[in-house]
Amino acid sequence: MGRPPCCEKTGVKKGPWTPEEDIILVSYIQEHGPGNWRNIPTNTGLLRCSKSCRLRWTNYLRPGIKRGNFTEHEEKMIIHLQALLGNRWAAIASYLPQRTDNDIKNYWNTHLKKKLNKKVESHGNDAHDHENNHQEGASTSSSSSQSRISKGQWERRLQTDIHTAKQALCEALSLDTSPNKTIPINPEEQQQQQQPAVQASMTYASSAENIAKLLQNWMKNSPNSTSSSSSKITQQMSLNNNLSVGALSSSSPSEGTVNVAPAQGLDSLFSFNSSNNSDVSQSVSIDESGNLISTPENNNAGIFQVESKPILPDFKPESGIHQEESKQNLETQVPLTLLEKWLLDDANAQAEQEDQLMGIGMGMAMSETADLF
DNA sequence: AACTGTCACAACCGCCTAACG
DNA sequence: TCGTTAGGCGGTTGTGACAGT
Repeated sequence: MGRPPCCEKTGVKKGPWTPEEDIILVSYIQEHGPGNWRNIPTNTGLLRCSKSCRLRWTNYLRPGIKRGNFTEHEEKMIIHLQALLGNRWAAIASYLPQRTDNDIKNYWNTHLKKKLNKKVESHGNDAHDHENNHQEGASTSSSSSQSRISKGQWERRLQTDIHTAKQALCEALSLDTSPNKTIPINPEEQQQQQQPAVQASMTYASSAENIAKLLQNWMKNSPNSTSSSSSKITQQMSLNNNLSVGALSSSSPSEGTVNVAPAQGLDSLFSFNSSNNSDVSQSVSIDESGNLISTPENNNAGIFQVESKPILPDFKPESGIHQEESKQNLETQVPLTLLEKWLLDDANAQAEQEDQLMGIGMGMAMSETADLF
């Protein structure tokens, strides 16, 4: 007998989340903070499994998430980190604070794995070995080669592997090669360096942005259902004091309302006012390509307004993924932190050895992936 | 226009682990 | 110490969008 399911299977809704559900979930979490996932379905009336709520929040709704369009920088980091850590997506995601493990995992499976395979095949190498290496992580890449080489060779190889791993990690962690920049000791510090203090005040706005994107896509996809759903949203939001929704109607655009007609939908303006900590408010508009243009402004005349209440529980981005992944981070961060310190100490000496090491370590999948990209 | 194959990604499933009584 | 369970993680599936025929 397996473990009992996390929730009753009967009466639990499955499939894609609707904007209404998203808003209900976000407003609840805004009030109570993330956690206690089991209580969320009963307290909110959502017909969703607690797991589903947690997943929806961590992967799509929480603040600070960047979606789509992986940069070359991020690609490299993922490749390097995957080679080092294997398929430990949560650990990898902790080094890409704006990305979720699910997102990285999907991107790896759909893009990077194929890309690597193609490169490997074009290099005429044994694709099977590489597949195994990438499936099972860096530890396997060493052990698989161990079986084919003598002990003396293995010792040399091990040294090479260590140095190459260091090189790869160093590269992965310092892709922003600003000379004055030091490698942050942990992902949170890294994030703080990357994102200045203003972000704290933008956290809920950021979450609202995510909803806005979802809403926008949803409206584009199902214009017929928009008006009824919008009224539902308004009803739901008016029930909840934490989020106040302004006009959500199809009246004059000049009055700052959401245009629900398909032809006008792309001109829709969403404005989010985050009133906690600062007066920073953010106007989010969608251009004709469907991209969100985000500009700070004080204009409250508008639109689809999501106003957070002054006291926000635990809503910093780092309290999202990093807090939730604290266990994972403790597990992975400690050795990586040591590695990072090690790298810092050894950075200068390593630079002199790089050429030599990279030459020796060509047999490794990791160094090959580094070469390939 | 209709059909088929492929791709991308959101969501689910099941296992594992830590916390708690 | 043991049993239970919430939360977390990685693997897998389902499905809509798109391209090719």
